[in-house]
Amino acid sequence: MNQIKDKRTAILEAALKLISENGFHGTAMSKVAKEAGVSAGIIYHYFDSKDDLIDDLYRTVKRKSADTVLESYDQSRPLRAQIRQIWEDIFKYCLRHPQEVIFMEQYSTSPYYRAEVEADVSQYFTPIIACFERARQEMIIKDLPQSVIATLTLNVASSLAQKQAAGLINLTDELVERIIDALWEAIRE
Amino acid sequence: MNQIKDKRTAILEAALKLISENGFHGTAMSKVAKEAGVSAGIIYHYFDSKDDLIDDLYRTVKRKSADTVLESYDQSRPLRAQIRQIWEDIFKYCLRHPQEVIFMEQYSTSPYYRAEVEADVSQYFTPIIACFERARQEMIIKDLPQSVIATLTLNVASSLAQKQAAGLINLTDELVERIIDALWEAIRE
DNA sequence: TCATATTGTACGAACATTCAATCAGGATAA
DNA sequence: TTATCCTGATTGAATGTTCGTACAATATGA
Repeated sequence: MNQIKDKRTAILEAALKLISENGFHGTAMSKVAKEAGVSAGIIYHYFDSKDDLIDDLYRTVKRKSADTVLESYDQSRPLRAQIRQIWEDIFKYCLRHPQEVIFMEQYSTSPYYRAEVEADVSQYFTPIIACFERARQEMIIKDLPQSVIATLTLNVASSLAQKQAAGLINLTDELVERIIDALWEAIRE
Repeated sequence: MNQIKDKRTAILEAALKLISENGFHGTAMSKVAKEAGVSAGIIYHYFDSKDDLIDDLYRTVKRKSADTVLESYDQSRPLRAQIRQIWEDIFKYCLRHPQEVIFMEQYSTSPYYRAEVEADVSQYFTPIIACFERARQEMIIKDLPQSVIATLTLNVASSLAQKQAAGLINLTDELVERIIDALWEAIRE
């Protein structure tokens, strides 16, 4: 039972590493097996197909990122502090997990993308969306569509994290703070 | 001579359409040929390889997008108006050319990405970068790194355009104006 | 002894690329 | 004008490789 978990996890981790480095096309199942230290055939014991493996990986990565951000989410604080905390955690997560960021970005612009899967995983972020919705209702932030708010949070953070990973920028804690200040100015009412 | 241009262009256009719809992996050279109405072999008369074709397509698309934005760029206007005009044009371009946006996004997170190519094409946008740099020096906008400013312009616009193309949002002219207002609040000093 | 886990090989499909053969049409010579 | 030649354009089948997946065989452990 523990073996199952370990080997399955090893396969997912190997896939994440290789896909983030070489893309979907550049990542053969045989290479995933080699990286994970298992035989080629065993992958099909745990996953139906390459599509299924990638679906699972996407759900897993999204789940983990949501859990990390929600871990320090404290609904009792003032809304403005909640939003800033969410942003900080998203930035922190993206900067610490470049492989995940690159993979998620690749997934969402690839043929592996399935709206059904996206609909599922977006539910992980329900509390965050609810937080912004509350702020909107209380007229603390501008009356902009959720997707615009999401772009200014998730997409900006992941774009910057990718640039950091590529060495195009050096995102210090202080700079991240200033970016969050700027984003707050953007959405505050 | 004219034939050469036409067939080459047809191949590039076919590649753009198919790659934006099916990704790099899902786009076989034979399919590009079929879509372009030419034989499979002729592609190698105009391009060295699939890599070379994709490089060329990326440069072409970037060039076109830069030209479109720079067309209505008027250096004599006040800096704030210049920046708003640039944003408007970028949004307009992204919303009108979803295939190009999706392709560019895919390219930059794919194994086809080459820093050397990116360095080349980024020069097309020199006047735009200079505009923001001037605004920064005159302390009209915040003292943030170029890459952060770029993220808040190009990346936000292209992310939103992708969501629009996917039907997740309806970006009316009025909404785009409000987003630009918000972005301006983010970067203004 | 039986179910599950694991291996490594093998198969068929898809793919990028090559190439010998053909075509088109302009230049040249008679 | 007509015939000949030549060069680049174009074709489509062939090639060699890679890949996803299936599977028969073996190991493991309860």
